[in-house]
Amino acid sequence: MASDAQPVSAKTPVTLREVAALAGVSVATASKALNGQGRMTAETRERIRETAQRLGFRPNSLAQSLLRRRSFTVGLLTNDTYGRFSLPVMSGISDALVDKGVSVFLCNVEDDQRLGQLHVDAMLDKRVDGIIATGKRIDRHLPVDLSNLGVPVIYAFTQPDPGAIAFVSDDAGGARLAVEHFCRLGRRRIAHVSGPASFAVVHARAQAYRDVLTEKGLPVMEPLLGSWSEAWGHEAVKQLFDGKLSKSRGEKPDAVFCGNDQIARGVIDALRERGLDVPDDVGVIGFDNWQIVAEATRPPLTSVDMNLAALGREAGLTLLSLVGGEPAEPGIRKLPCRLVVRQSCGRPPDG
Amino acid sequence: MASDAQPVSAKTPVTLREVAALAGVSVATASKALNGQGRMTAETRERIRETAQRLGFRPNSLAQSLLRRRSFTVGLLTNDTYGRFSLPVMSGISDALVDKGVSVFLCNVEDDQRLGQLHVDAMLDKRVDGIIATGKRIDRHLPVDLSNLGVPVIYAFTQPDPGAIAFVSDDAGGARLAVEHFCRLGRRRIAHVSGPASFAVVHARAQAYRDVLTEKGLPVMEPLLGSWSEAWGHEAVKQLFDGKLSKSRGEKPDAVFCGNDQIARGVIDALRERGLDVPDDVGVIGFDNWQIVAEATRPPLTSVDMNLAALGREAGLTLLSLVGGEPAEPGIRKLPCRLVVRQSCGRPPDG
DNA sequence: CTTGGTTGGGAAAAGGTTTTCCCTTAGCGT
DNA sequence: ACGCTAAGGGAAAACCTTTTCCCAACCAAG
Repeated sequence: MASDAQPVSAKTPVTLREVAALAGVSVATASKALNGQGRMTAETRERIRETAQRLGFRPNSLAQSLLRRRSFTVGLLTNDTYGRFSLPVMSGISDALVDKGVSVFLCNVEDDQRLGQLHVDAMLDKRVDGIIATGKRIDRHLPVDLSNLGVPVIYAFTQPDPGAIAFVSDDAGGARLAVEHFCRLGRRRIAHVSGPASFAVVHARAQAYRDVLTEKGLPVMEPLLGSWSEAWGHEAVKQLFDGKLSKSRGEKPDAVFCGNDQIARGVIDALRERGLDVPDDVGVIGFDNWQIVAEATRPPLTSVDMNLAALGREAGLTLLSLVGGEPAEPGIRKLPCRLVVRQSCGRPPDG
Repeated sequence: MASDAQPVSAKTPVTLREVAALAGVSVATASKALNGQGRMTAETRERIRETAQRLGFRPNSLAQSLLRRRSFTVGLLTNDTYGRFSLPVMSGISDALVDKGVSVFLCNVEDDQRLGQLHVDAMLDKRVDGIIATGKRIDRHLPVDLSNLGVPVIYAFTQPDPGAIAFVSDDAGGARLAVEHFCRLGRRRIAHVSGPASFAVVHARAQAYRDVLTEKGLPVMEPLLGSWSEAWGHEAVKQLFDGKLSKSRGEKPDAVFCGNDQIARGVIDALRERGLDVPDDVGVIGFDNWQIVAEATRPPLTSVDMNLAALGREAGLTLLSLVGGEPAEPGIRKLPCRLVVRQSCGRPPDG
């Protein structure tokens, strides 16, 4: 009498019709019994439930979707093959949705128009309830037009169409976090080394950097823009500590706020090579909190985390509410970053 | 007469019934016209086609799936949140399948039983045609039981159930590639620094390392096992070049084959710090070909690439043939690695 | 003029579930 | 005994497409 026995894994799925037949009722009654609808004796309901359980009945989602015009499926478009940024976003989305019974189609479109159209068509054919677009850059479009597809669209960490809903990280806020942290620790000459000027985030972060220093009455050094690489971190240290930049002012930086963790890694290595101690002589903060890099630097790197998984969760939940018919304001929502403190900044002067 | 006009993007998808009505035929005829089935005048067929085109008709996949008992959908299970290994596999799978009209459900199960079951149930309910399991380690199971689910299952880069079909990288072959490359370049004292002994691949690669050296009649140094980190790379260099290990033999290594790129990075940095030139004094080869690391080392790192995207493609195509009813031998298929040559090994002695 | 074949197209079932509406029966009051 | 209500359950339509089978009309041959 193993009522909790594993239902035998059917080679061919068992249908409601079979359950109904075995329980001696019609499919209509069976359906109502299992969904808690309709009126029937508690006894009948229980018998049907038990039969379904015993047979391992699971309703065919396709049939349900067809009827309800709702597939409990969303499409996730990304062009980030490498996935450093979109993967956390994606797993945040997936986690938020799986609990609601919603599955996610993974659509990697690279930067290929044809591939993008292919995926969008496939998703639409499969009647996804909505689409989330994500990418590797906040300021670049995916190679597809998602406007007026007939399903709700949410943008996460990628450039939205005008009038759409988008979630992005608050880069300016993140930069403030970093610079203010330096200020609290008593650093006075804070430099900023970042990526290429072609990235919107570079300007957002640089402006926040300037703003904070101005507010605090500290000297603003012109941000050094280069590439997102370690090599540029090395080079930037050379410019900061050799060049006329510092000569003319007579003082060297005691802190460097870097545009990403790779630059920070290069900066830290370059500083050590010239005999400067991190954090005693110079504090360093990175951006992205790319764990594997941040923890491999010596000392481990304090870095700004964009909370991408949380961003993905928000995006997923918002899409769901849109699918549910609830209205939502179009616009760009900036989600706060957080500072992950490790050992590259030192402690406050006194403690 | 814009015959190539964009079909107006319908808020509510247009059905075959509407196409048929507008073309003045029955749905049966309309269906046959669009699918190239049945008999009718070329004129009728064309009229229907044109009507469908004009209305932007796209068949409802859910209805098709219900009828055909085939959803053109597969589930992709992974426990690799960070995605360094599974992301290439995943995008290989996705690329291989999108051209066949098959979409992929992304299911991130972490190492959580409950989450795994949730995803598997959802996939089964949605009548996936098959499942691909992938992970971050070849020698670890996902936290779910995929045996006898009623749909074909393929394992890619994760530990398979017995009797299943699996694709994994040929780690031994990859290691041979690296060591033989060193031999060809005239290196004589080749060391091996790898990860923890708890990883199966560590042993596979170490054994291949020993085999090649034995074949060539070169001295075999006992592999140094540690962690997968840069720090361990540093430490290993200390052991190799300071310890009694080398003292007792009187000679230092002129090549180091590393178990992954992070170790290699640590080794290269440590060598440079002790004034040894890479590649002139010591050649270094890594494993994984993690581009962002391999290209950030100075000099850029030669590394073994596991061809994970290709592995994903193979897995996807094999799953499809299984779904199509073609038989396939159970067992583990090892796919070859390839050596990506950069500058950390130098050139052959003479050219 | 009948027979047989061909051609163009339609009716209906199938796939699995949900939901609306209806029917039967029992219980109750008078 | 009659009428009414409520309870328990079923029939059928709906979702959308594909496919099998069938019908009507037309033509040619006998």
